[in-house]
Amino acid sequence: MQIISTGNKEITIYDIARKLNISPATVSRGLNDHPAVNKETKKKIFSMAKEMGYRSNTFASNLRRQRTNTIGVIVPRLNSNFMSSVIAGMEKVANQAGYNLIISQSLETAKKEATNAQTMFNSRVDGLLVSLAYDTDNIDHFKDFLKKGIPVIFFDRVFNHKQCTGIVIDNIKAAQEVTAHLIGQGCRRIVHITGNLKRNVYADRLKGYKYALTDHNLALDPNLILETNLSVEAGVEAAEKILQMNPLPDGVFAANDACAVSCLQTLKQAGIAIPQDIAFAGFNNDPVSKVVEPNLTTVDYPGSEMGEVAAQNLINHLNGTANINNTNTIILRSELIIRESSLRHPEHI
Amino acid sequence: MQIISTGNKEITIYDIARKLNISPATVSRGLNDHPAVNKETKKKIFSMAKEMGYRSNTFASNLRRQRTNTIGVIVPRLNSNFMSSVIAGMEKVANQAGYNLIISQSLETAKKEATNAQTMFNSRVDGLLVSLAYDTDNIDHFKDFLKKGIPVIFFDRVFNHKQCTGIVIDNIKAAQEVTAHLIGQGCRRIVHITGNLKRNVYADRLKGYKYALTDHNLALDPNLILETNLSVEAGVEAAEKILQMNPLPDGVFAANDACAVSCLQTLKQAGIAIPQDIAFAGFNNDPVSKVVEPNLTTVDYPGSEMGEVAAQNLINHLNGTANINNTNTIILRSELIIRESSLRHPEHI
DNA sequence: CCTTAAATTGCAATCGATTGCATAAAATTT
DNA sequence: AAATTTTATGCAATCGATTGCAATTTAAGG
Repeated sequence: MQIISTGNKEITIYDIARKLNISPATVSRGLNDHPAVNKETKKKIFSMAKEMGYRSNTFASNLRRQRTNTIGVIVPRLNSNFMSSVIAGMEKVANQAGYNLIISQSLETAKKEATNAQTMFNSRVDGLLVSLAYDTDNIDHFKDFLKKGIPVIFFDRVFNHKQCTGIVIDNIKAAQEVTAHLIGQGCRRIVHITGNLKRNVYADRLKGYKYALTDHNLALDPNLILETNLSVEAGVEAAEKILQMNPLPDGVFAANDACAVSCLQTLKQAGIAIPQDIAFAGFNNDPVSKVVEPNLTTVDYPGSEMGEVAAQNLINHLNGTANINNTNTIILRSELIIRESSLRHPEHI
Repeated sequence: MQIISTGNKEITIYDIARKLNISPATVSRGLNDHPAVNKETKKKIFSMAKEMGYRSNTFASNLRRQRTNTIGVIVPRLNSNFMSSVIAGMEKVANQAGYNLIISQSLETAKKEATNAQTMFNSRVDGLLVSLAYDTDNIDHFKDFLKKGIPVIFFDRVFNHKQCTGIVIDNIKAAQEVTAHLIGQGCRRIVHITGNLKRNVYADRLKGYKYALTDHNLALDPNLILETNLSVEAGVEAAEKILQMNPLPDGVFAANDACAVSCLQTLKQAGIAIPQDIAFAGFNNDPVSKVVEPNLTTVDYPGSEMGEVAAQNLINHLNGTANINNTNTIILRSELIIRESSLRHPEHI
């Protein structure tokens, strides 16, 4: 009969080796499923490890291997349905592959993004997954990574750089569809509320908006394009500007839902009928889009999948299974979701 | 003139020691601001470290020190304003103290919570910050931590355990205030939509509801208490049940905003006037509470502060500055926010 | 039965920082 | 000036896993 101590001492491969009368080297190789270890020996090692409650010491391993099995994630904010799905997707893939995630928020500022990047660099993450802050206008703060060959993958809010892969949806096409839909509902003067045009997502959505106008032979009126920070407050301000317009526009397409909703509500309070006077569309399929009255037409895109793809590509690269340097951009599907805020002719759905 | 290599080799304390002609031991102590190192020597060490682009190797340090400077965080979901504020607060404190955060979502299931806890255990986090999943009914999955003396601090959704500190708001009092407010608005038959009563937050809010009834000499009608999972769908179902009630209730107090909002909207669609027929209140001050019409009365509570307090207490404990085993519960303030959904007599605010 | 190849296992150095103990140097006290 | 403190620094072991190379054992081939 064997008594296994439940004391505080951690079990190491040396302990296992001693019990089994073999060398620590073999134990190490056995636990890592090295081909040069006899199958029987492996079995013994595994069962003894289990019996003794062994857990690998990541630090010793990291120190020796010179890698951390840790992935850094920097996002603008966590407080959206989209972002939490992204993280969930990353977590799923990372956990399966034995990686940990270190997550931080830039709170939409380039400065904190840089600080966070530095922290992650010092923590020696094996790779970085980044969605850029609102006002980031260069990626110098990732130079340290690139110089060292540490992979940086952008998702959603990407930066075009030959050394960095980006994972996105086709924002141009999605915005083009939204705008075309509004036009199909009879809109002719459509306001577009956009964000910082440094960010691909907003620049592309603006492009899509313009292309759709062109497609339908509508003239582009620069006064109808409002560049804002897309906050709730910005939506209110946009509404005030819209109310000053003469003639009033007959459609609004905002680059995110939060802003669309506050704008919509402000206009509604001012007596504008939605969608009869002004039809509305947003972007992101945020939960509020289903609460506002009328419910908001929007674009849904796959957060969880985006997270999974980003993490999987990074991990494959780290494991040498695939090389992301060959991949510049990965595009995921998105979907237009039509709701009452844009439906002037319900029979035409 | 000195040429500093920008090559790929990491600088170690040995490199610094060699350049300065002192021992690595002194460099190590110098970098850690050890009192036994001469001030001048320290200066030299720091400036040389900077010049050479030294960054400490956490793994070597962790391996030797037997701690990770990493804190594990397990939350039900990240996708709420509240939770992302909590995380931001934790991050702020942790970064300042040189700790990293490993964050994971239980997605409201006890099973994933247990898996995550195991992963964190294997990653040897120095401590754990946890807000419990919806259906967790014991904390056996944290036993490993407690056995080893690794501190576990709960926040918001806590578990009463002598070895674990909890950080909460006074849910009883807050719910009591909400209910009293509804009563003050003339409500006499108030439905309370609650969640899993295993969770302190919901059990306490129910208590507060009951106490307020008692305070105002109102009888408790068990039929008015609906135990749900507080999801959006649950709100719709609750509304359907409410519509079956005879007589109709004249108030609804839901234990979270998401559920309150969907219930409110469903009732509204059924022709019920809010707040005239039924006054409404929720909990959490989620952004949707400001979007729904009428705006929802709710309880605001300080996410960022809760995160900061949780992290600070954990870190103080780890650093030996304070011992959380002496502290059982920390209570933060919360605030009733009155909006139109419960205001029958606007002049009485 | 001997030689060669293949399959296993072990030796020992290594990753980089930390720290108890010893030592050396400087300051202070008798 | 000698003895005692105080202040700084170094030595060397340690944390636990990994891995190139060597050694041993076993299997295969002649």
